[in-house]
Amino acid sequence: MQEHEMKTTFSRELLAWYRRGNRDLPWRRSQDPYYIWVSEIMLQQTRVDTVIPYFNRFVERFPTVRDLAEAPEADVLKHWEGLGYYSRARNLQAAAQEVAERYGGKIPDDIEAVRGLKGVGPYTSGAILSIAFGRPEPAVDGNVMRVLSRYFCIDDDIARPATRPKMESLARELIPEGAAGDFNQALMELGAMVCTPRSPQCLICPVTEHCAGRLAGREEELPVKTKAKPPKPQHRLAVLAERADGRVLVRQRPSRGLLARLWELPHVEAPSESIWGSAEQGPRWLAETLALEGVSVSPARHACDAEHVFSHLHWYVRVWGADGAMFDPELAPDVSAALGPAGAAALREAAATYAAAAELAAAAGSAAVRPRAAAEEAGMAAAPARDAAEPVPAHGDAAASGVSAARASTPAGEDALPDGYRWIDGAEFERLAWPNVFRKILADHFAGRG
DNA sequence: AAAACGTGGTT
DNA sequence: TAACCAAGTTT
Repeated sequence: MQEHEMKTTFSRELLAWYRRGNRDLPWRRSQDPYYIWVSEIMLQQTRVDTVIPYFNRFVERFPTVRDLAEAPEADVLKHWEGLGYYSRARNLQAAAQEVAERYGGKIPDDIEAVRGLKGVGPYTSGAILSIAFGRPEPAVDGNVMRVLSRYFCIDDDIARPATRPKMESLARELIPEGAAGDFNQALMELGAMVCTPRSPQCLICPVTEHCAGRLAGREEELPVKTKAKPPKPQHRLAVLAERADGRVLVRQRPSRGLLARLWELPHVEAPSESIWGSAEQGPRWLAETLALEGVSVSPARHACDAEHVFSHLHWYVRVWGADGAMFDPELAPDVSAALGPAGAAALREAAATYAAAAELAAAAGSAAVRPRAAAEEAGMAAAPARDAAEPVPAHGDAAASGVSAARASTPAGEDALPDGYRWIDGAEFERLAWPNVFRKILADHFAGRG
């Protein structure tokens, strides 16, 4: 069979299969480009079944581009809570604002303009253009690369970025005249329902007859894909500080990086697993490190442990209970102001180095763990780098500038807290957006208190 | 090119 | 059970 015939046969049979019957999905009931767009962003690295309820809630609350553009960011994040990859939500809203301002609230029928929107890459632009506007653009995702690898028996490693352009060229050639949207969805539908990663259902596959991978007996070993690195373990110490009135001390994460702008319990990374696990050194490290941010707490009792796996990190979280907490600028001299975000990064580095010494000291039964000393050493050596990706003391915009106005002007006490910190009750807990790991811990806490 | 970036389902 | 993986994008 000629190559050209192989391709046209594949496209014709796959499209016919899709049109004979496909899944009834919420975003397939509309032709509104905005709905297509929202669904495609949610579907990035996320299963259809997970997305459906989020999509329905989201478009009910934000029915148009303008509704999304004008909404408070916290509201958008709350509707994304639990879906993961939260930069998608913030990029989507930023892009909605751009569409509202530059394109009069209408998603442009223009590949360059769509591709230029935040959060829209080669896959998503192709999906929007083909599904919403019928443009003959490829939409190559993991499903498509798997299907094409098998059908055309392609050995290229689909984990390599260089493979994508090749797949896009091939996918572009396959698009049947006037049927780009359906064909692209057919390719993905086949990958999701039939040509699955493991145990592909070749017996019910509409294009099994000329599938080169199957004919070569290689359907199980294709596509070639290098394995991802396992998540890096991190040991973290959190404090569950509770006031007499039942409110709990929480804080908002920085604007960038992991779980940006979500809420969490105050916590720090332990410099070593053994310090993390030590009933003496763990709470001490926690208290002294939080003191660098001006938060004075006394972790008194082991509350619970939690484990959470991200794509690239494996968190082991030990939660310590405490009674109340104070903001004490004297406790946190100007260490954080003087160090700034760069110092925060340096502090982490110093802490890691310091850990080795601390381990030896602990083994020798002497010397306490002292983050303050590590911080001051770091401060001496710290170069004025611009941003600290992950917080130790870098919280909120004031902290990002290196000096906290609140820290400088607010008197010490229970009502005054560093930027980004807040005392919340069960009702406020429900209104804020949390990453899963802390949502579970706090849900248990507030449920347990009745 | 490679790492960062979440969560839940499947085998 | 521990990998593996999902309608990827950004840096």
